[in-house]
Formats: sequence, structure tokens, C-alpha cells
Amino acid sequence: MALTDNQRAVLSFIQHYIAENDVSPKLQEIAEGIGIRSRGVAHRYVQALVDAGFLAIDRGRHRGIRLLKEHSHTPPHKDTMPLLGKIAAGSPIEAIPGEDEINLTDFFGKNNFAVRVQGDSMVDAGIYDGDIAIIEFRETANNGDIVVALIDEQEATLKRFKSTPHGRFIQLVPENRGMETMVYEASRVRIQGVLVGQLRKYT
Amino acid sequence: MALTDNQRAVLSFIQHYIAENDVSPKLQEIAEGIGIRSRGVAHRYVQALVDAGFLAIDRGRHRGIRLLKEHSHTPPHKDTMPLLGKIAAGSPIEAIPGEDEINLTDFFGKNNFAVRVQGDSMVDAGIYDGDIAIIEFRETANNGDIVVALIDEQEATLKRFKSTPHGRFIQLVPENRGMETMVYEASRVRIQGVLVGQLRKYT
DNA sequence: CATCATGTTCTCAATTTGTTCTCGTTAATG
DNA sequence: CATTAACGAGAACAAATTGAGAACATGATG
Repeated sequence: MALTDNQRAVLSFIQHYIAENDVSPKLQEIAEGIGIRSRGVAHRYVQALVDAGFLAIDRGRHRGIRLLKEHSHTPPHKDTMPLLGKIAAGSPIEAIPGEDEINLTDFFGKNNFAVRVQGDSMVDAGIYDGDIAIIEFRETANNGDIVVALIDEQEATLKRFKSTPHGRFIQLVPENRGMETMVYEASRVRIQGVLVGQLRKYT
Repeated sequence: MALTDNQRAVLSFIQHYIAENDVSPKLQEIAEGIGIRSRGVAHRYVQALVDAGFLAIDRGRHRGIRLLKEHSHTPPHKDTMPLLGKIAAGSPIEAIPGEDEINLTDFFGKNNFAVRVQGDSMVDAGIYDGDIAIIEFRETANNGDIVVALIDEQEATLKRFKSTPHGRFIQLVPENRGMETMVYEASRVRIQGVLVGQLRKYT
């Protein structure tokens, strides 16, 4: 039996909600999630999905919806990529399972976030406009690190970090011939993270 | 058995409290922690968590709650990273769950593999020795693509691809002033993949 | 021991949520 | 036109969940 558009929407909403929150949504939330106001209607959809075999419910229980099959549209989402040491000469490349699978957090570490780089101030370090910078949360940096620095609690910028001998001043050095080093009192600069990697995507 | 919203809140509060203070909270503190006033109610939640197997209590003892399983908030293994559009000025950066989580395969695509780049032949394209190149499996390329090419079934190399007008010859162009373009008969060159992205890790 | 703080058990009431209905609207179809 | 299906709103009810606080038992402490 085929599902109606709204039934599919509800199913999808529930799947995403559970993926995100580990618990099922309430009928009220489902209703809002698909843009209606009536709990009763939401219940009707859920019941239809139960009849169709996609869901089960603990009757009466709050948040009592359970997903049944991985009927879902999610093929067991693979999040890794094989890393080949050398491109095998001769034979067509084969991904040897378990060869060495890398993923984002294994490769760069855990306590990180990503930001899209805007501007050309670091081109000479190989960091281009549009690249994604991988930043580790940290509040301190060593001389020579490339950091995300917040200036006057206002402007965030990616620059190479240098501290003057007595630590009174901080230099933020662009890697771009043609741009000039900026110098601030240490109190005006707050380090938000240190560059640990970068991504680039060619389109 | 599934937990109710407040039961989860209490469990989370206890976990955090213990992580912070090394001892379990008293019922009064639990109550305040989740925004209620009644010790009795707090006790009811704790008892429910005991029944569900998350906690144990030394009956009567003050601060007598113990955590059981690492049922806790151990994320199985996170493979994504938050992508921040802009670094929020002012406040410390917070990872907003679901903000925009990227992972390797989402970002670069599916049918890919990774190779460590050896040599400096592409430095002027911003591809450095030691970078990881993300390659999409393909056997054909367009002029201007950066490809992994296998020459004489022997040597694999990363270069920019150009085909001569009639397709008889293939130029493999390094992006490095000081290195020269290589030209081969088309039959000697096999494309193994096209560069779609790259990673760099700073150590 | 005396006292207080804390844990435990209980009842009562309020609120939230799930469930079942009816009603009206719209669109498609014969 | 009559019929049917899908849809949305919302009322009404039952049950789950929640909150307050009294009363008592027991641990902690000087």
C-alpha cells in the first residue's frame, strides 16, 4: 500500500526527529513539523503509518512511537572514505575494505568545528577563499599557530598568531604579500580556536 | 522501557552533577535542578530510573545515588563536525546541534577515495606535498580537470588534464613553474579518477 | 542523646498528551 | 450531481505525566 504525501512527510519527520533527539516526537510536535495545528490529524497519520507497518506505538504512552523497519530512505550511511597509500600501479583501483578508512573526526580530532574561509588573507599559506577551515576549540595559541581570533568581541578573523616578547601585544599576521600585519593589545584579542586542518572542494 | 521527558532530565542532571562534584546530588538539589520544588517528586523520578536500571541507591543514605551503566551520554561515535557560517561575535562559540553537520561523504560525495599527495608538482594549484587528495572514481575527464592518471599501467600521477584537439595525445600539466608538461599518446594514459577535493592537516 | 537534614511514602490535584469523534472543505471521478 | 478519499480543525474524554506537600523514618552530626 502506498503512502500519501503527508504520510511520507510525517514518517520522514519522525525519522529525522528520532535521529536528532533519540526520542520520538509528540503529536503536537509532529503537527507543527508538517505545518498543521491539530493533534488529532497528526494522530491519524501516525495511525496510518502503523497500519502500513512503518511504525508501532505504545498505546497511551507519551512519546510512544517506535520506528519499525529501516524502511527508511537511508542506506546505511557510510561516513568514511578509503585512504590509499599509493595508487596501485597496473590494476584498476579497488577499495580494499578496511584498508584505511578515514572520516572527519578520526582524521582531524574531536573537539573541532568548521568554518568557511572568506577572503584572501591567507593565500600564501595555501588557504583560499571558499575553503573550509577545521578549527580546534582553544583559548590559547602558540607563536606561529594560525588562529581564529575575535577582535574587540566583534570581528572574527583567521590569521597567523604572534605574541610580542612581554605578551602585551598580539600580532595577527596575514599570509598575503600586500596585506599588513595587525597589532593589538592582548586584551582586545580573544582566541577562539586554532587551525588544525582544511578542506577544499572543487566544483 | 522508555523514559519520560523528566526522567531523562533527571538522569542527565545526575550525570552532570556527578561528573562535576564526584558525589551524587541530594533530592532537593535534583528538584531544583529540573525546576521543581518537591523532594517527593524528585524521589519518584529517581525511583523510576532505578527501576529502569540506570541508577542504584543505598537506601536511606544521604547522597546515596550511584550511576550504573555507561548508558550515559556516550555518543557511539560522532563522525560529523558542525559547520558554522560565521563565527558568532561576542559569545563563545557553541556547537548548535543540527546546525549544519558535515561529514566526509556528505561533503565530497560518495564514490570517492583518498590519496596522500607526494611531491610538489601541483603546488601552484594549492596542492602541497602531504595533502590528502579526494578523488572521484572516473575513467574520463574534461579538459582542465585535475586527474589521477596512470601512465603505461605503471606510474600514477596527479596532474591537470588536457586533451589535444583530435584526442590523439594527452597533456599532463603540472602546476609548478619549473616543471614541464608531459605529453603522451592517449592509449598510454588511463584516467583513474578526478580530483574533487582535498584535505590538509596541520600538525 | 538531641537535633536537624535528608530520604521515603503517600495522597491529592493540575496539566499534558494520546485517542476518538464529528464537522466542514477540497479535489477527483463516474 | 452524487460519491469517495484526503485533508484540517477542534471538541471531548481517558490516561499518562507531572507537581505540591504532608507525614514519617532514618542517617548525619555535635
